[in-house]
Amino acid sequence: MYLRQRSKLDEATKVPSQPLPSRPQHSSITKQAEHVPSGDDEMDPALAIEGVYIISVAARILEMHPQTLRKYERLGLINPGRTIGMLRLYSREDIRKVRLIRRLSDMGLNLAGIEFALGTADNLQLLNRRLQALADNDESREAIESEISALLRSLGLSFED
Amino acid sequence: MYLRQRSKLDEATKVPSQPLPSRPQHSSITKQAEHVPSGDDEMDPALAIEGVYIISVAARILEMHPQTLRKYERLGLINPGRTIGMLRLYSREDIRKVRLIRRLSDMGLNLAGIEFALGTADNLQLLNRRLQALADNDESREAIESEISALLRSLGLSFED
DNA sequence: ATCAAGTTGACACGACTCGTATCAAGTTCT
DNA sequence: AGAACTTGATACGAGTCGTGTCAACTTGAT
Repeated sequence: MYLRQRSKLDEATKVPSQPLPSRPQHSSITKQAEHVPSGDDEMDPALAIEGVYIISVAARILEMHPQTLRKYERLGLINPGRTIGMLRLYSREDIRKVRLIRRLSDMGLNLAGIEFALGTADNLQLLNRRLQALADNDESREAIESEISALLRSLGLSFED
Repeated sequence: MYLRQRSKLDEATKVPSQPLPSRPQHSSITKQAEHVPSGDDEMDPALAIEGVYIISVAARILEMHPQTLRKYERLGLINPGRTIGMLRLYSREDIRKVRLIRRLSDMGLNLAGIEFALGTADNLQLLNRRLQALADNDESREAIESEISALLRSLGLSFED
């Protein structure tokens, strides 16, 4: 359970170069349903409303260790909400972000590099929005815009799945 | 000598950048050995003419271990030229790039992350050039342009010292 | 109120990374 | 010739990161 050993990078492999063949995404999207608890999973339905999951559920969905998620939060990589009882609540956005983090991790980046990359993605997206805001709807604008999009995509950094 | 311990990451880096696309080749530098230090010069400093240095000299300039430089090359982070005798020749460009690498390393990025960031810097610079090429000299263009520059600067990713 | 399930933070372990050091053996420059 | 370089292999200490476990607390149902 929870085993997720980082593939070795070894100084011979051309690591972070190519997007690399994304490994088989755990297709078993555990009841992604917005309504988590059902059947034998009936524990605390109150905490799983509206696509928001407590850490144990999020960990199961992501197939990651809960401690790993807590560590990511402590390092500031993610920032899930809380219940009145201080229980972490992972939104779908949070889940997506963790998947992004994992992808970068699989590329060999350490957490410092991931924080770096995440910030870059944010900035690029902001730049893209700023460009759209200009609304000079020339073809030139579109050219740059698609350039940025391609850049984001090539990096596997877009938040969209 | 040569001591250079990595500072810890912890939540310290608040910088963003972006990755490299399909082409991970450390293309930028690759200064071919345009001038081989075939001995018509002084003795030892013969190899240091015109801002081109052999590894031992480069290592001394950078205050880094020669093995570290070789490792960086093996990983594809740098690509110094060679003499006809296969001796590495570090141009000023190379020196600058190594300094960049060290800066990123000091931020806590591992080598995979550094390769990632380097590729991002290249891409952003390319994007910037593309933008200039449009020559729509509106203020809008300049706005974006300075935006990108700021982005590069905020990342400490620009090659300029 | 009691109890099980789940949470919290803190600490520790194993595998991996990275800069450095050293070795042997071959090549190049002066 | 000899100094200085090249290569590749191996090793070590310190740091990183995912994971496992701990005691203490909260939550929800009995």
